[in-house]
Amino acid sequence: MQNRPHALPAGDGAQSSIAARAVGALRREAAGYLDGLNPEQRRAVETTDGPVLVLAGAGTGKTRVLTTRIAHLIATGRARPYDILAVTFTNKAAREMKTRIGALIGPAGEGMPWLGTFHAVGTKILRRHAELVGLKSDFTILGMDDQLRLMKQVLADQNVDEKRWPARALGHAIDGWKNRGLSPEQVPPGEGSAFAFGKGGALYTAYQARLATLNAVDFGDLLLLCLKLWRENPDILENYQDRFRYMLVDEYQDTNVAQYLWLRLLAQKRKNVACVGDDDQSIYGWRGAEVDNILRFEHDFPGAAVVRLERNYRSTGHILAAASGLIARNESRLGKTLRTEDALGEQVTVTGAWDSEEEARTVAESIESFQAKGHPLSEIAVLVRISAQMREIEDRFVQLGLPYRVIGGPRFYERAEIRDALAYLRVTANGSDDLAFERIVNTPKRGLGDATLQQLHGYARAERVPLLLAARRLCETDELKPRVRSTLRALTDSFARWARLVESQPHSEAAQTILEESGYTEMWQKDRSADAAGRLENLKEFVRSMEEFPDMAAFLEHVSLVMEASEAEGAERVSLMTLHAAKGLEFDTVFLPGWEDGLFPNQRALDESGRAGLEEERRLAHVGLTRARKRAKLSFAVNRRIHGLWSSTIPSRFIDELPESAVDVVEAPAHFSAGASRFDRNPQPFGSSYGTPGWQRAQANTGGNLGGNLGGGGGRSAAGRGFGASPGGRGRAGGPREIEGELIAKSTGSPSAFSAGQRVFHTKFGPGTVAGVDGNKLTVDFDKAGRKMVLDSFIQAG
DNA sequence: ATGAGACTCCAAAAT
DNA sequence: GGAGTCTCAT
Repeated sequence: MQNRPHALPAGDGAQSSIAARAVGALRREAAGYLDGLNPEQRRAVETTDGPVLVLAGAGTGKTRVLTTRIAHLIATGRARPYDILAVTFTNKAAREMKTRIGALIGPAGEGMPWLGTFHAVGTKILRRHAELVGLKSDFTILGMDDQLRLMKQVLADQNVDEKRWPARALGHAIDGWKNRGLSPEQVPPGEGSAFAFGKGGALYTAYQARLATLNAVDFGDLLLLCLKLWRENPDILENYQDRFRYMLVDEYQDTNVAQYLWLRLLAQKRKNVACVGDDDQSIYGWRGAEVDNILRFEHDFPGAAVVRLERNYRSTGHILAAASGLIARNESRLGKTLRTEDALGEQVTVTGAWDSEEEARTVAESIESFQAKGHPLSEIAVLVRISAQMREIEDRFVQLGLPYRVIGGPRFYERAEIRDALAYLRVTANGSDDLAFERIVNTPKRGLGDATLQQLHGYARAERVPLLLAARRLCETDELKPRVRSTLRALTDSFARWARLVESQPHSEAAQTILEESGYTEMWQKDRSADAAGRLENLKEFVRSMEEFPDMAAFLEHVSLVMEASEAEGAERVSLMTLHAAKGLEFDTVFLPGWEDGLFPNQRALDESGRAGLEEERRLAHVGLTRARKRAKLSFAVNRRIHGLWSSTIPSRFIDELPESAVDVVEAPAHFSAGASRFDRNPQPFGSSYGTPGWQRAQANTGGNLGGNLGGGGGRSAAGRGFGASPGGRGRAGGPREIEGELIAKSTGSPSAFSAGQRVFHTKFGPGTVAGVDGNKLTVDFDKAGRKMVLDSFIQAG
């Protein structure tokens, strides 16, 4: 079975000597890129045939191995670019691989048609064989929002109380099944009936039926339908098995069962599959990822070569020691020991704060002092466990005028204005896209409300036609009120006109026209709310980005799979993101706030998955620490707002799991005015939380006593700061934060373009009036947010 | 049909 | 603290 035709062109006797020499030269030159690899990396690259598992610890050159391996396969003539299947999880990773391969072997690496995310590759395959799985090749890929709306409809159809069984939960269940590669018939009966009094399975079936009538798929289907296609059509499967002579998988520890099955089907025949991953960085279990996939690799692919990459090129000794010591507590792991030849560097610092506001302040201020010492902001990141932690930190950044960017926030295509714009284009391109139609019939408001929509639905269902067509036909009858009829007719006529427009005009111009004629752009222009300006910007960017695609169809395809915010790169900004979003990134200095039990490790992870959950949280901590090249700064607060209420917290158990020698317990810098405002909202005395062995050591180091000074306040005593003080014991002091902001924030001295009394607009706080000017720092009375101190660069004239 | 204001339940992570 | 929903008045 293992015949490998023409592995090396140079060995082909029929070739002329000139060609042979040229190939030889190519190989000699190409082989140069092997030089910089360490022995393990080299083995990972050169073990080309048969199954290979590369266990690549954090910072050990994983991407380098992957790209070099591809270059190697091509340069040695084992494969041509289109013979190689390389799958990643994110578009970013795919893009990076493409560029790096290009850099290695030049234009030869271009056009690797099968390098992409699982979903992109799946889509490509499905488009070719759509009929075989009951679709038309122009099927639409639904985003989360469409999916949710579909679920709601299904729930309503089946008379399920949406209060008790929310659409989200159904979505979760169905996603879960799809992640495990289960079609509706394959769902274990017990599980299927767990949802909505036994209706779970039926709902899944109904949902799939709805998708089918809409000629649509969701993300899960992109993989699931490939499985179906291959299982039912062995000839097609074999075709792909032959086509993909070599396969590479990035982040193998994140594959779910469906992806595993997908890969196994493809790899079955040739078994040239190289999986690269790190079991210690598996942090997507909740999304269906199976660490087992990587733990079981050698079992699944007997005779697999296993290569461990343990030499870390990123972090200093102390950071690596901290991360290694922590992860060593996990039981389910293959086991690697990262080592570095770097200096020990700075110890990992641990700092306690009285509450989350103080923690945020400390983080922001120490970033500011790093900046003052000449550290570029782009080399500083703040990594949080949950996105709800971001708000307080952002507030602080805004007040200090520290430029920051949030990474992995709401994706560009998930924003309302982009989804609306897309919906217009989707209906224009495909009049049977009911979900898109529904989304925008009454956006902007046209007076086509629920009642009208019900009517449309009724007709559409009875006549089995799409909503747009139903609308058109209903306008011919007198079933509609005159007013409704004329608006509806105007809308359907517009869509007909726009469809012609797309044919006759460059698609981005057509899109621009559609957004204007529909009144959509105008809707935001009229909107006086804080974020309208930003939304118009996004729309502009949206239209602009279309130019990069040959036609509307190509654009819509791209957009349904990827579409990320295109932010100006390289700007001098602090990065703020969740730990999950941080995977794959690195920074000189990394702040890790919120190391408190319950938050991190997250209580829900513990409740739902027990020890496995704890281990995943620990891996997350390990990921966080290993993002840092030179400095890692942990912190925790003993009081934190959760759901708007203050509660006491205790330091994360992970803190005590760090090796003592790698850690330095640091006091938070002293403050003048800590802001009395926080005490009056603190209903819980400290005594309500349990003591932790974890904290005692750190506390001893700060010279505090049990339950007493938690080291956050520097100069102030615990008692003086209201430890155990009764709620509301102190009056609310008006605006100490602003005073503080003034003390801390530096003015550049350059004169501001704004003057007192002027109306201005802030992207976060909305409209306001300038109360005072100090260089480039303004004091502004915001209409909604009150008086704040902000940098004028965040402000526009209003 | 629409908008304002009250009310509920919530936030874990994302292709 | 905030998004989404609900209710009521216009």
